[in-house]
Amino acid sequence: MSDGPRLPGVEGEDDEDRIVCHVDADCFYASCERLREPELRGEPVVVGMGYEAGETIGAVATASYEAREFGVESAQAISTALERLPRRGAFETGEADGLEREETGYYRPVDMDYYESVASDVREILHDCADVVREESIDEAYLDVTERTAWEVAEGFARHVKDRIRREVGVTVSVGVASTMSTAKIASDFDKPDGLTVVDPDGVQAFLAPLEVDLLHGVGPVTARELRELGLETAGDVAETDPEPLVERFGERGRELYARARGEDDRRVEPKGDPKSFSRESAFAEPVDDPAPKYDLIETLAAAVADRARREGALYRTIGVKAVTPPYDVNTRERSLPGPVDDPDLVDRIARDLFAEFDREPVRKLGVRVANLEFAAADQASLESWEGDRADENTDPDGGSTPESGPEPVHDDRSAGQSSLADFS
DNA sequence: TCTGGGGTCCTAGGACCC
DNA sequence: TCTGGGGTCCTAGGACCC
Repeated sequence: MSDGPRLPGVEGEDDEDRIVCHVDADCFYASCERLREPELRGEPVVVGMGYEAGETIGAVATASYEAREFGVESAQAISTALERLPRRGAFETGEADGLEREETGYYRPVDMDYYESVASDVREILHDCADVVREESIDEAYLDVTERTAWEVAEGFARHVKDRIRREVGVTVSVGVASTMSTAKIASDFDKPDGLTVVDPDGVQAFLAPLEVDLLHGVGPVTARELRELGLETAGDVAETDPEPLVERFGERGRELYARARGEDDRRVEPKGDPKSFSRESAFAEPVDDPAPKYDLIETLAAAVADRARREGALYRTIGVKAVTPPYDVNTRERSLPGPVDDPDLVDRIARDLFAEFDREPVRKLGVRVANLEFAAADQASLESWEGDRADENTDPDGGSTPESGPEPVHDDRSAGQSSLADFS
């Protein structure tokens, strides 16, 4: 089987030997709420964003498994969730008669600061259990545990990680263990919640083959439908098909899809790098025509984004806006500057300017974004990022000559200072 | 599914350069 | 000047993920 050209010496060939854990917290936000409000245990819990208590605009961020029984799902409109699972409060005040207690649930607003604090406790344990940790999101991480365990005892190792998190933090996680990131990810999902699935290297094909295509990472509703139209229902179908039509239809993603379906994945677990963009967005309760409130919102969002970038020590070279118009058309506009800046007023001015073409259209949602980020090395905040991790990423025996090819010395001329604003008002 | 917020990556066309 | 080829950057949109 001669698939794509293999780059000489870039990636190690000993991938079979990796042992990767994917750790995924179960309905994390809901678990956090239960941590500080134990009465919620065993009850349906819905955590939602973007709504004030009593209002119904917004969406479900996380639903506990009990709430899912009622058809509440994440990303669902709060109004839909409330239809399927009324508030417990409505039962207690007798507002909704004929309602059984068991048919109601608890609703809580998102409290990221709190979830972040719980997540950092989990992270501490993960770093204690692995040499390399990639924190994929607030509730999800990959661990390279090759040096910490062996296939024969991998299950016990993973159980130990789970137990520690449960005992020391009080939330449950699901863990998948496999020789690649992509299979480990699928494995952690296989037996949720509180799951543990080990796919040893010999069992990869057999494990993946029966899974429906949309369980593959990177396959959403659109791709799944197209794959089905091609007669490909399961990962096994994809694994056995001729990859060329996939590549023609889906480009690079097609090639990746084919590889993933076969359990092939070259990626090593590496810590995540710096972010690529920051954005803030906000929806109106209903489409707005009047320009004034839109510009007010742009101003608020621009200030928030600029503030975030400054706090993170990032300069940005691109400023963009997003305007969602009915029915649900997403329009984006962006402008790049000659050089990186940290300039809140400029974010505001450019955002307004880019938005102007939509200011008389009905708008349901607005966003402001900065991208092309550069993290100034001189900043005190960035020191710590060089201490952690990265301890030895070249286990490559013949790599030897450049042991510490650290960051580019950031002395590219144009990154040195703020560019003049004269050229783009 | 009548739709929240914060991200990532890929694609495709056009501008521009050599 | 009817017109090659390669590379990079910019912009807009789309799909996807949590």
